[in-house]
Amino acid sequence: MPNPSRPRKEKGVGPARTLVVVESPAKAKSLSKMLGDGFEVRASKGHVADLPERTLGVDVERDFAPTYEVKKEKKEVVEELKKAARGKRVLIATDPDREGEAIGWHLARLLGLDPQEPLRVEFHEITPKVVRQAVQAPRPINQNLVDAQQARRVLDRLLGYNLSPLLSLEFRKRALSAGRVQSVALRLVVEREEEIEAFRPEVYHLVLGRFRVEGQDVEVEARLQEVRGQRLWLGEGEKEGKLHLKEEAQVQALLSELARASYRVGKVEVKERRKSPPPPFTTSTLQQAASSRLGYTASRTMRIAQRLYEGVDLPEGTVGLITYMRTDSVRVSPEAVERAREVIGQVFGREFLPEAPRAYRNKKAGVQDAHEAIRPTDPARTPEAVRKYLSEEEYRLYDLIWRRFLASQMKDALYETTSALLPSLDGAFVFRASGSVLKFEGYLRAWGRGAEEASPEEEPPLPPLLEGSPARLLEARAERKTTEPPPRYTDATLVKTLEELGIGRPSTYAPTLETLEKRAYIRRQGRTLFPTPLGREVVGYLRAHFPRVVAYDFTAQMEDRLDEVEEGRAVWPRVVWEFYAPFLEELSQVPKKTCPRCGRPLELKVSRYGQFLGCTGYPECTYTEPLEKRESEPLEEACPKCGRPLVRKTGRYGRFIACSGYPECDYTRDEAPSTGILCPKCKKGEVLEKRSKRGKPYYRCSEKGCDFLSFYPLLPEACPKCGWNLVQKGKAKACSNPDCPDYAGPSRERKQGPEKPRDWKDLLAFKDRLDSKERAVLEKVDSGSPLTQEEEALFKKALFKLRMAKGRAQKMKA
DNA sequence: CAGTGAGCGAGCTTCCGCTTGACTT
Repeated sequence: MPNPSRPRKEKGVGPARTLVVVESPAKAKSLSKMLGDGFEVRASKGHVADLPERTLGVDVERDFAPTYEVKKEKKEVVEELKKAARGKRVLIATDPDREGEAIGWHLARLLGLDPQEPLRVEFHEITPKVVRQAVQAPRPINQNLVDAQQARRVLDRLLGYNLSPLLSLEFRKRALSAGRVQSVALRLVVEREEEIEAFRPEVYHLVLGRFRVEGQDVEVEARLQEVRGQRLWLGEGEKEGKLHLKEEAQVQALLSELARASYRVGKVEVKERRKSPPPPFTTSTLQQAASSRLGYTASRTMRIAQRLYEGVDLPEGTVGLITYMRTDSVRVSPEAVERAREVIGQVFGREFLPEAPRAYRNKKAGVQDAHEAIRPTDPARTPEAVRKYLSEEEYRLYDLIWRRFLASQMKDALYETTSALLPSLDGAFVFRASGSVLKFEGYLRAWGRGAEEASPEEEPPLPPLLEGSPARLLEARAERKTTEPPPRYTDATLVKTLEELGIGRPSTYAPTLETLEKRAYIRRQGRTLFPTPLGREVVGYLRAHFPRVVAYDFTAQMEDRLDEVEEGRAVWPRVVWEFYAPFLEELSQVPKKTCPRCGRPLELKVSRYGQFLGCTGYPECTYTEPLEKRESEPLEEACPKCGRPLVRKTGRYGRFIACSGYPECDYTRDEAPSTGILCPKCKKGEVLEKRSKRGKPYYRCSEKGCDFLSFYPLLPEACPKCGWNLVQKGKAKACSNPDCPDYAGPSRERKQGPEKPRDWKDLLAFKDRLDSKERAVLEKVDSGSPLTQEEEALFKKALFKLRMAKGRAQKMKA
């Protein structure tokens, strides 16, 4: 309870006496305006402390005691916060949820404050009134929330850092990963693929009839619904007890039976159907709609939304166009609703306005509700009004958000649906006709009808039919259909499923998809997500050895226990142990790769050259093998140098052909296809068509010593001026000879420009980063003596190191 | 644009969740 007897006025007292720390800089800015003098508002920019990256950072033996350190990229932020806190009262106003509480706890410790003191404030809304009230009512840090966060964090670390190296070891591939969230997301994609592969399409038939209703002079289309009391099976749902029209002959027999029967209009039903608008956007539903309506990936959507949130340059200044974009809440501030209602009245008309505002509540468990729904900060700023200040993609996303929000405060759409039964007189057959008319557009006026919510309401209208009128079947026909396998996931459907399973958070949906793609577990084709063979193998392995971790309800079970920690009914290390103990058991059951020399298990190790497999008996046993073995493919051809067979190998820069006698014989040749044209420069080799890293073709001589190079395809024709081959440069022809006036370019300077002056002297300040060999090379260059090839390479490397060091130093200064 | 390979190696890639920024080699 705030204390009203002593209202704190800090206005006009000169320098700020209170430091308020929030998470987002944009929030800091708007808060600063509201609080005015006496307050300084700064942002932590998210978490500032975390477990160390390079080590586990969890003492499993001692109640999972975590080791925290200031995050590398947050050192500066923390230093500045410390400085700003000096001599001030500090209020911690991080987001009002589990993670926010933990951020606040870390901040308090780092700023030397006692978390038991009243220093924590909560804003559920950023309006002057609410904010000023909140500032008056600080409370201590809620340790239960912090502990729940610690349990979550530690468990994720234990799973991720144990599983990931195991995968690398098993699949002999570097930088593989697994985790509570990503592995279940991957499992969904993989198992959908398995369902599709296992799917056997089934044939079924629809039967349609065109009727003439006597006395009314109308025709209607109807679908056969029932045969002798038995419903038709139409590719979906329970098959039991239904008539499955599978065989062609069966259908033909039925059609002729139908033709012989007489019909009448049976029961006619007119119903009104209402459709309510969808709630305003959360992160997940925004990503879904942007994916299905605009074709944007989850990441792209978030990138654009971030820009709209941070602010766009309008004539009146920089304005944040939308509220915070990482939220799981559909709650909206009453002020915004009021504003939306005004705008709806003006833009769409008063008839679209419900009498009372619509209220949205979060029904699902686990919603943390720290932010509002995603909405325009000011609905009066129509997409058209701001269009010319936005990029095309910004405009389209803002338009989507604006429409969704206004729609959420508009009236229901109203349909009138009519259906009529058309039974045969003997009751053996029942057809059904239906139609639907949109009577009132309602919210659809703003939101429209996307492909994703194509509804059965959309049917041509049915003429008014009188019950009892005789009807004549003019024509009956069958349509052959087959059942379809379930569709592969898209960003939209995968994010939706993850959210339904309670897996991941608004800030992680997009990054999770990116991780799966980066690890080559999945790939995209258009909007569709496919698992790769690697992704399928990884899921297979995890399912076999760690079924609990990749269970679809693992996160939900964890969250249930975290809730108890938050309520003070469970202690966090115990909760971690509950999940960790069975995981350890599974871990111990995994078959190990063993050392061929001593039989002890192999493990994943890392050197400065990268990851490799090594014996756990090191240093007694020094057995190692490389992680990723490169295959070489034998060829029929013999080496022209020594006669041994040639092989195709893969190097750092792609495939090439080499002698199997390496290293005794060092013959190599490019694999590139020949154009069949003799090299105009050396007249010995043939011109090869090679490809750059970006896949652009270029042309080079097959002879090792020849430096002939062309960026355009060679023609058989000779240049009349110099005799070299001409090249096709677009539509024109030019010469392949750099010394010929008709040379095709690029410019000669680029090919053999003067050597760049080596102005590296200013880098010498960082000489201490180099080893003695590298320093020696620098001196040699300085003395002007020529370098061997080896030294040249060393020199380049040294310069690179120096530049990096300089860059780092400058960054530190800034 | 070029080069590339095997072998060496004994440390610095991995998790989820919260936020925003970013020297060209």
